Amino acid sequence: MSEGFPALRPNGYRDTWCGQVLPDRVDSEVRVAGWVHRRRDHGGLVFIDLRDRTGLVQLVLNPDELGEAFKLGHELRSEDVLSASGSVVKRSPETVNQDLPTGEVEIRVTDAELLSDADTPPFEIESFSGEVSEETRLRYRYLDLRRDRMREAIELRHRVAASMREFLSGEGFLEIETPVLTRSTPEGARDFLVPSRLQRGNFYALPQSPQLFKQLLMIGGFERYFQIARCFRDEDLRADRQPDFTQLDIEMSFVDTDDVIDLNERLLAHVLPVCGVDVELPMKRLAYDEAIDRYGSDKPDLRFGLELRNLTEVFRGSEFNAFRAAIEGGALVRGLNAGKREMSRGDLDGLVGEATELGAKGLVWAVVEADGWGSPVAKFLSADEIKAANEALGASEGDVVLLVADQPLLSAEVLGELRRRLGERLGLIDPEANELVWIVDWPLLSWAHDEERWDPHNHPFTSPDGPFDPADPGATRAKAYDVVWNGWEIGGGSIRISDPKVQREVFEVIGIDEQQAEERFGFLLDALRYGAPPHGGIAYGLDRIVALGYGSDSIRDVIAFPKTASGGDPMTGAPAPVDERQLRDLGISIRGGGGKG
RNA sequence: GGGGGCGUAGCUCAGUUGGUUAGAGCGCCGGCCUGUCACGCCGGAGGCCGCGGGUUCGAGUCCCGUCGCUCCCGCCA
Repeated sequence: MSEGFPALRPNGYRDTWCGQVLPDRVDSEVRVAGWVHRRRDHGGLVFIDLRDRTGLVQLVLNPDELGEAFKLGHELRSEDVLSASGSVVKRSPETVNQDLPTGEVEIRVTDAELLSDADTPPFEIESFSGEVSEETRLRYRYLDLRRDRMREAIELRHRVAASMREFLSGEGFLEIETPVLTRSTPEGARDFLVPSRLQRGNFYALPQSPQLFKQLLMIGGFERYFQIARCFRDEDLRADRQPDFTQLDIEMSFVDTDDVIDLNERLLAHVLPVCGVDVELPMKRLAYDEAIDRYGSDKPDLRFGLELRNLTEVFRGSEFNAFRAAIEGGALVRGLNAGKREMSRGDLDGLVGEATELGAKGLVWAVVEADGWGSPVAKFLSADEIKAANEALGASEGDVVLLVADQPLLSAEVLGELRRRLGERLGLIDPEANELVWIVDWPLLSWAHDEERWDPHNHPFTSPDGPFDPADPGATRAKAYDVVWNGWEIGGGSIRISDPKVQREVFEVIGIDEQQAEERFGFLLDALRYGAPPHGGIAYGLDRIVALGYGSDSIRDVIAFPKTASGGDPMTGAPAPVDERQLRDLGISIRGGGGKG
């Protein structure tokens, strides 16, 4: 671990990393510095585990060597900062610590200086009596970061980012920064706004992504751009969502879908081994429609089966009114075979509750028996239907099957979410497994039911695949692609529209009229007229990649200073009220008091 | 905005049917200890039971409200 660290320039604090005090240093004099990790005070002899970023080394403080200075040994406490020098000696065989890389040696201290006297920390840095609550960890994040688990996560994050830069630089990409104070970008999320003092009443928006700027960089002739970019979205948080987060943003010119995919497969094959994950090339590809039909998700976890089946034809015209009527109303009946499971009536009814919470009108469960189904609705179903359903689901006696009849997308998504949960609960996921897949052939537009209009499925600069037919917008596919890793969307991108005529058509269909388009994206439409190369790219969620690579459930574990679920930082107290005067300068007044007291 | 879980010592938690003085482990403080390494032994301190209100003779425990953390839905690629 410590071999990767450069030799230190000796100074008054130290000349050697703690982790480098290995047997090859025996008989040499060293000076080390770090934090008092643990103290074992034997009265006449004090042992200190001294910790720096490279690891631990044992110091031995002996009155025979130290004389008057020995009393420091009794006064040292956890997390005091210490500089100590002495000779490296081999430990006698019975005192070797096998658990420590430096455990064969120790430093006989001849001189020690307390550099900083630490208060008792609010929690033990490496605790053996339970996990410290995340709120406490975040309030004292600088202490939390001293823990192995956090330090390793941040180190991994660095190595992942470094390997991205290394690969892309080698492929001729330039890292170019784009503004953080900019104007609203149309990614669909709510913007963070920054009021302008110089132009009172106007606002900057923080970028949700560098989307427009990277397209302009292509028009600017850079051809290959990337950036590890901070992005901002003012939406509710999740374990995998923070209001500010980091993307690896990539864009390239004179390319089509397969060019971008090829480059990115090689990128992933270069980067993921840093996390101990090997990528098999070429990666799998799954069309969006197939992902929905088979997994009920546009980010399917392929580490386990439990695939969905379409049973609509089995139940068309069924005596079972709930199915027949639904099908007549355009619904699909989808099913999944959960296999032979020990599930109680309560478990099964619980699934019904989950399905309705997810928005389905209901869920039919059945346990396959020799002569039919054990199910609350069995009496409404014919033997032929049950037989055909069993066949379609590959179900045999003892299997638990789940069926949902609902609108095509909803029935898939509800069953897909149940599939995901069952995969987790039933332990069907090999924790060592990794499944990467491209999701391709996305719809260009999707129908927003509540607003009764077409919305871009991705963003409005995504290129249609083939001629765009304004008369049948729903049928048009997009040149878009997502990368999904173990059920997490880690990246997504598209070929962009480089023809201003097509761009205007798309704006029109999604209800952005000429004037609005001019107002919001006029600069892009202008730029497209001055010789825009065909271009496209992708953006990855760096936080998600590192979290997955590190085996964390939450991206907070791989961000040095993350926000809590309510968007606050318990350490700094952000967000916080501001001075009346700051508001006055900005011409802003707060209605109804505001603040949090 | 909605739903679930949690909130008791510095940390992690226990606390029975509402009943006397709220406990444990770790940490902390003091003492002893020259081969420990999650050191050991002896002693000790430490509590607004998140906050506010209510029910009750009596509330950590029940009820209402509120705040914080967390997971999920909505939202968000």
